[in-house]
Amino acid sequence: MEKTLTRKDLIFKEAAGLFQSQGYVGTSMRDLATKVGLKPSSFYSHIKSKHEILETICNQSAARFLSGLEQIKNSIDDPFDQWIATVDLHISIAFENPSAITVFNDEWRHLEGDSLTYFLSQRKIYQQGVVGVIKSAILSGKMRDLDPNLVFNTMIGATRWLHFISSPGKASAERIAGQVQELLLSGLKKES
Amino acid sequence: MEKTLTRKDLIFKEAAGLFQSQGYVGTSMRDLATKVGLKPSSFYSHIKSKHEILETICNQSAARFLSGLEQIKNSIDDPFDQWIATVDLHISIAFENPSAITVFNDEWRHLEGDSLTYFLSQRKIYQQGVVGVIKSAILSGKMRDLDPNLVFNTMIGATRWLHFISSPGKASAERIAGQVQELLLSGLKKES
DNA sequence: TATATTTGCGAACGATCATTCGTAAATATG
DNA sequence: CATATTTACGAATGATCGTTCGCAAATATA
Repeated sequence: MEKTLTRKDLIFKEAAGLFQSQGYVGTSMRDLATKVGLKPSSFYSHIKSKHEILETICNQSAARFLSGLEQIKNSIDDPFDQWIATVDLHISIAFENPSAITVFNDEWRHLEGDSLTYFLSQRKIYQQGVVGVIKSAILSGKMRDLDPNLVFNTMIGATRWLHFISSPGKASAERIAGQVQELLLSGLKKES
Repeated sequence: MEKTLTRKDLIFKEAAGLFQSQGYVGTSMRDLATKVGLKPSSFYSHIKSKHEILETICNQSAARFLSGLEQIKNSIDDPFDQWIATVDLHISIAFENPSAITVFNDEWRHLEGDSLTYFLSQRKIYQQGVVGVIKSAILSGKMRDLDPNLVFNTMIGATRWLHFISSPGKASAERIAGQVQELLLSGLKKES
């Protein structure tokens, strides 16, 4: 048994926060050192490079989305309900892990070589998974017949600003989640 | 009469493209010099600093949104139709000026001091303007009663991925625009 | 043509970047 | 307690950053 948060994990956590507010390139190892309470040179007993930090955070985020989707597929049968749960997944990840969301959305572009290739493959797998859910929901007759990739991207974008909300109370978070779901499901037009 | 594109404008244009793909911090003056066909030191006959480039691009984008909104308010009476036109505004800006969109959405965070203050004030004015449209549309009874700022942010996000589409044909762009509008207006649920 | 202004460039500046290395303190292991 | 391993640090390295400066070429002005 160890401390639940190893120093390595602390580095990743603080880095995610800094990458969110300043961007990967805009965050220096000195910034991170100050945040963690170490000198810059001390990092290299724990990690290999700055790139490794970005890589780890990106992969953790990708895994979070993929495992969430797997769980949805395993526990819910109706494809339209799977879709609703997927939107909820994005909303709750945005609230529970805001900095990782930003890195997952934006900062992965600074990955290079194999890290980039792997991340993009994971991302593609995830998108194809969600698109599969959307296609099934359309076939089931419960979802409007729109381009599945367009639906995917629009949903991603529509839930993408939530992580800006600093720390919503639980009630507030649920109210927001409910309204976003309603907007995506029923649209803005009254009495359609 | 001069050339329609001054060297200064060319610098801003190429910079916007680089800022989009590499980020502001990730783009060096040497990168930009290569793109424009100058040596790094030659920039400073035309511009004051790298910051000035970002500032100019951000302000141009803000002005583009604000003037678009003004025109909508002046030419359309019904608030719900104003809302639809606003969404169209975002979609068409995303297609017509993709790199400026990214800078407007993401890179403004690297502004500093007065530039940042001014940009945020312009952005706030714009948001308040659109929120006003939304409130009126709700009052008119044609729009569902959701939190106006939530509607604003969700729309911003939902149209935020469009600039990734490299160069859609006009037909394709209109098809995409139509589907995004339909999704936002009528939602995903069939027979609501 | 003579002169003034704009534009471009090579070289260099100080600052900051991620990272390495030798070494010392701290900690774990026997 | 003695030894081995992990962790932290100060100093330095080479690279790259935005920017400045003096000077030449190009261009506009007269």
